[in-house]
Amino acid sequence: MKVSTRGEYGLRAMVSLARMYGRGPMPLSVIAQDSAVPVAYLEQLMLPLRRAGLVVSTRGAHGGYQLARPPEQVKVGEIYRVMEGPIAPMDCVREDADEETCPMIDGCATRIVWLKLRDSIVEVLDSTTLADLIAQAPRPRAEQPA
Amino acid sequence: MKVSTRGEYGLRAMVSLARMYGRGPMPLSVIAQDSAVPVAYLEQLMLPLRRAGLVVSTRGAHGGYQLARPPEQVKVGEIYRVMEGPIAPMDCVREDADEETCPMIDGCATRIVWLKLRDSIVEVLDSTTLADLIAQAPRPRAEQPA
DNA sequence: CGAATCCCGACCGCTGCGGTAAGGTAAGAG
DNA sequence: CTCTTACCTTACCGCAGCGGTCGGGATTCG
Repeated sequence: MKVSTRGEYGLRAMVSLARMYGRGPMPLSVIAQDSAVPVAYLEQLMLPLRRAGLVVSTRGAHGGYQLARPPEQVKVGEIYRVMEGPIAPMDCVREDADEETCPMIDGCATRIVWLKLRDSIVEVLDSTTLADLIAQAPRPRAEQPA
Repeated sequence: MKVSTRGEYGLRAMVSLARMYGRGPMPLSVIAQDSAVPVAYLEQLMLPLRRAGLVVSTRGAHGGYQLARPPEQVKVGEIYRVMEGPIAPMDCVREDADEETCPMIDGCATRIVWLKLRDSIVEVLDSTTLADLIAQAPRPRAEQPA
């Protein structure tokens, strides 16, 4: 029950983009440095985020990435699903699949708790936006004013 | 963010034992059949459960395993922690470790959501007992009466 | 043109999951 | 007392997926 670095790094990168929102496209190298993710790896992570329409990319010189929507309109759950797949602590309680993915005996007494768990996770992730995170962050990067 | 089969099978086995509670020790073979877990693998899973004091074993002929406590007093969270380790969707929000396991830059804006997530998971798992599961189970095994 | 930058697929070591195998040890049956 | 049952323990092993790296191609700005 760990979130992989895909989810961790993906969210960090999106938080970076949220802080820079409105300043035009930011190159990978800048995002990588700000979010402390290896640039070569981050490049891979941006691909699914772009395909999912969460970020838009600009190619060529002075290109880069930026959020497709303002930070208030991007739920953490969206990013999570793109990076980690459908939210499900167990296959038999997948979000997408139908109810009866559980061909189990024993009346699936255990399924009850996995369902509650999934709903609980969904609630947390979908009720938080990028704007919430940058607003509540303890220190917004401790940058010296010029 | 998947629960491994250790957690899944471990909980299933404990539910089986909860149903048989009060009938004395049940041999591995019976538990394995009832919970649909390979007996050789289940044997490995019982070891940590015994060491954690959740089950007691009786050796020799007519031996087996039984719950150490009545099902109402066994929280799913206890079983989970034994099988899967401390509850933490991310290392920086481990239950055991101190607050400052997060030597991260960017003020850890993301940590907020992982903390909320962890607390939410803990709440679900610790507020459910084995007795709850067998009480709410859709069908208690569909056994024909003799 | 050429430099910056995104785009994309191939590759690769490592860890941990999921499970098997085999032998050792304790305790009750007869 | 010995045989059988059943738990106890360690060792092993294939495999998938994580966590990256590398190299080359396409696109746009100056």
